[in-house]
Amino acid sequence: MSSSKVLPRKSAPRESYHHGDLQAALLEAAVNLVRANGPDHLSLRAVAEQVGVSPSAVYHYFPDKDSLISELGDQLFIKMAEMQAVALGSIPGSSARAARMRYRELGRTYFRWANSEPNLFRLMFGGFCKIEKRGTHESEEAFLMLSKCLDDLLATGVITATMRKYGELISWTAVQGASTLIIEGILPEAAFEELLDGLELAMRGGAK
Amino acid sequence: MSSSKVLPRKSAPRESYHHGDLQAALLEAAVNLVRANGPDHLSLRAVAEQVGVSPSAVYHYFPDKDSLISELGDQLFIKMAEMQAVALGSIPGSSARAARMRYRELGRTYFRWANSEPNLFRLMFGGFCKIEKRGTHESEEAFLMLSKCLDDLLATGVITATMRKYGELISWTAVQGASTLIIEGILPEAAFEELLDGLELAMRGGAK
DNA sequence: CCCATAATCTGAACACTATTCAGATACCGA
DNA sequence: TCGGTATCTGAATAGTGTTCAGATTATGGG
Repeated sequence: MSSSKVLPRKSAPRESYHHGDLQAALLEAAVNLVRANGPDHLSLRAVAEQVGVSPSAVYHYFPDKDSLISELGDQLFIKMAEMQAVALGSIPGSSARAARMRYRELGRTYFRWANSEPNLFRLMFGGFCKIEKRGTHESEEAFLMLSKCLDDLLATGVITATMRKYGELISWTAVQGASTLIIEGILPEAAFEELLDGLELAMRGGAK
Repeated sequence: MSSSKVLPRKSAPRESYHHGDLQAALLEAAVNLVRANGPDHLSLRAVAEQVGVSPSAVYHYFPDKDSLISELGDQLFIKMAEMQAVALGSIPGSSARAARMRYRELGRTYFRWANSEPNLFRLMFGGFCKIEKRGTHESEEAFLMLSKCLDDLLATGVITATMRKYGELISWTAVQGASTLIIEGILPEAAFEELLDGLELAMRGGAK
């Protein structure tokens, strides 16, 4: 089953024998197929056909299918970190209010990504890509943004020093878990904003 | 690649033509294969061969491969809920100390399951099983255990009424997220106990 | 400019997969 | 004992990942 939506071929049969930038084209086709059909149900042949190239051509750029998927995962981690950075940049200012908005928006960006592209989120965190260098690197970048955000909250007196210590850990894991539980249909979508309320309250030491 | 460990055949070629309880045998074989090779990389034929039966026999019990996987997911949710119940039952008493131990043990059971069987955890929460009736039912059961646990914490004065309101949401999502992030190698294993410390602190309103 | 060399891609093949279905087999009730 | 039925097999179809010899095209040195 799995409905296996068929995407229209990307472009007419190319004119030149060589493709130009086949690696990038393959990754882009792959991300579209994963988006539509899920990280399982990805077919190498379908990727090749999308690009208009023979299946074996893929093996000049990736040793095997799992490597393509893994590389795709790395790209997604980078894109996600970029979105986080953009979200932070869109809320300047050093007031307590601005710091709180940044905190919430950071979480929302994480969740919005998961919720709008569940299959890509599953690819990232479903054991498909072996995170060894790049993945962890981008994760550390995201971690640092969150740290800075929490520093601001501490500086403006929104959260307590005691809770600051656990800020990254609790925030990150909760947002990650909520994203999973919501896209898998176990928690309702509305649970996310409620979670943000609870997190903020927890961070400020339970005071109103 | 994917190493695709081959498990030894479960039993010698059976004596009787009919199998007895093929459905259960198939699910058991499948869970072992998923455990070893991951939810993707599961082969129907391998499942059938493990049981010593023809590939087509599977289709008398499951309409297709995805249905088998989905059914498997349901079973895992049940087993997980059972483990939670056992964990709770192993710590009786109505003291604050007992209530705190139950809270932590509930989280540890969740994480221990994920960490000891990452591929089964991925199957449960990686979009492989369409959770429609049973899955959500078992999730609600787990939710109720957590609720009771939090009620005890509130009754014994360990946590504040304000935070009690967000207890299930924060605890569940954080434990879920930590499990994912740790088994995917993004957070170190030690992060889990630290998270429990942070959660307890958060629940009690940030007081030491 | 031309040619050799290297990079790139194809075609066909192999072993494997899910899925279907006509038919063989074994059980069970009458 | 017999007929019917649930159960399982065998073979076939279509699609998969992967390999490799060879065809095609780009590139740099004469």
